[in-house]
Amino acid sequence: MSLKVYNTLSRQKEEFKSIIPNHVGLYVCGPTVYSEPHVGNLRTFCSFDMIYRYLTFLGYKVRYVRNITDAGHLTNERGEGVNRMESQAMLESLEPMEIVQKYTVSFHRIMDAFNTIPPTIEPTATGHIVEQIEMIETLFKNGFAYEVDGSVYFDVKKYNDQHNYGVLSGRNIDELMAGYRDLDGQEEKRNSIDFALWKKASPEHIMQWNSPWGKGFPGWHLECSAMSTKYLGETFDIHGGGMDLKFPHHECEIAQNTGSCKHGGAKYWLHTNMLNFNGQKMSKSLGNSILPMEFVNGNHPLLDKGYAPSVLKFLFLQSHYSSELDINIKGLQDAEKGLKRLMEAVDIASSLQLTVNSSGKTELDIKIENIAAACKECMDDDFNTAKTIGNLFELSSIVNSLKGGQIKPEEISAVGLDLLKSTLHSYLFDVFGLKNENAIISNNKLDNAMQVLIGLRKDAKAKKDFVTSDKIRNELSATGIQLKDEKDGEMSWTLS
RNA sequence: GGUCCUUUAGCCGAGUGGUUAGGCAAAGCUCUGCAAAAGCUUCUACACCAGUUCGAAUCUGGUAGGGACCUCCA
Repeated sequence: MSLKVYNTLSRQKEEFKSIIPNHVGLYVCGPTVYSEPHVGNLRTFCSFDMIYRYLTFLGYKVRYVRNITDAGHLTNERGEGVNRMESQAMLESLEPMEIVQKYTVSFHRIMDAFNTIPPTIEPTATGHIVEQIEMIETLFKNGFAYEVDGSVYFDVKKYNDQHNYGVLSGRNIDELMAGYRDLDGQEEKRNSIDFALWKKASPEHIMQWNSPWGKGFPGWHLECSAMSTKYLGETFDIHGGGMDLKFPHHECEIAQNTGSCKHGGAKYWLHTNMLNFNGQKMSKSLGNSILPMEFVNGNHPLLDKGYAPSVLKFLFLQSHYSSELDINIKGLQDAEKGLKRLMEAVDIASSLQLTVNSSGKTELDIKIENIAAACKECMDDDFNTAKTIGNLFELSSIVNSLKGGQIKPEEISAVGLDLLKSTLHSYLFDVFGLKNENAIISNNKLDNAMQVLIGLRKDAKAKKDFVTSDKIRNELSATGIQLKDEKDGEMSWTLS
């Protein structure tokens, strides 16, 4: 079975065929770096990280471009809650690029904490003003741009005469125009649906560049068109982003690309869905907006404690990227337990000492082969991570049964055991990018100390001194270390 | 108001017209000095109304909830 993806452009699942064999061009709309990213954004970036990882897992060489939007949106009234009275002081003391730098660093820290792989190219809008101006000039040449008083607009109506504005979002321009109201400041556009390619800078706009039309800044749809074309070509494979960007942002991108080079950019458009908390959209006005790192440190009134980044990722992965996801404390707690179960299975699998069957393939081997194949089939079906995880839980049951003796060692061959281990490892770590957080904390010195305590408890148990043995177990439990008695009289420990 | 999406057990969530999703919670059993963990078993649902069909969670129509987008800006 080959990879199928849901293409927003065709509104159906399509077989994925890369334009250049074994290579994929992937563009994802990145963050605007004038505030902390939202947890909803985090879900989007984690989803595309999984997609990037899976494509790589399949053997594709992926060029993964994710932009940093750092231009055109900063005025001295923005950011840091600085009011008008202080704006002049801010102008002197705080460069817009300082805000950009601050939140770019913060964004990278978060992406790193959540174990996402950096894109192969991370271009900035301010670094591509020249390319954006060139694209506007091409649009002028092709008759889709017009200038009014230092600003340049895209002529949607004219474009729509030759092409289809609305091809992605399913809107038609007559309805759009009928639905728009006339607002102040819109009269310089020929039609209300036209969008800005270049905006004349007002005096309070700090970031501005010279252009053939005077000082200004690029329209916010333009950077993605310019940079995707520059690094991935006029046609490339996948363009991704959040559902909320479908219109107008992505629609405008297609119009800009088609208007300048007759190609619409991406072949497949993938959109991730929104994230709610306690059934509500997260927003500052509702007071339920939680930052990514607040989930990790638990420093928020709506959270009971901090959750490891992998827990939040695991919760994301248990639903489909294109479904709405509602998260709450119980969901986080459930995900924490489920993830722990899988990670323990990985640890157990790697430490299994079995005298396996050496006379050929067993029934269990075949079952493992089927589960491994099912994992790939699920991922191939538009990245169905939820169903893949279901299969991984089946593998964890096999691991536990091998350890517990419910399945005998001779029921599995070395090949089957290797496949069992490698399947768990590949999907959990390579494709999903999860981490065994407990494994990071534990180290040899701690384990040595634990072996001392385990020795004491074994002695106590041998003397039937259960008061002492329970004391050791209970007091360790209170510090977050769980002792487990194994069948053979041995003891193991985990962080709970 | 317009365009589109969505409604699945106690909770979260996958689901290709006929076959157990999975996790968490709960109950019973096995194991255990007692626990924990693990294994086995049980709880088997598809908003509502109609239609198509031998058969519908899945397809069609309607009703009712929920959501996203719909000037600029993100």
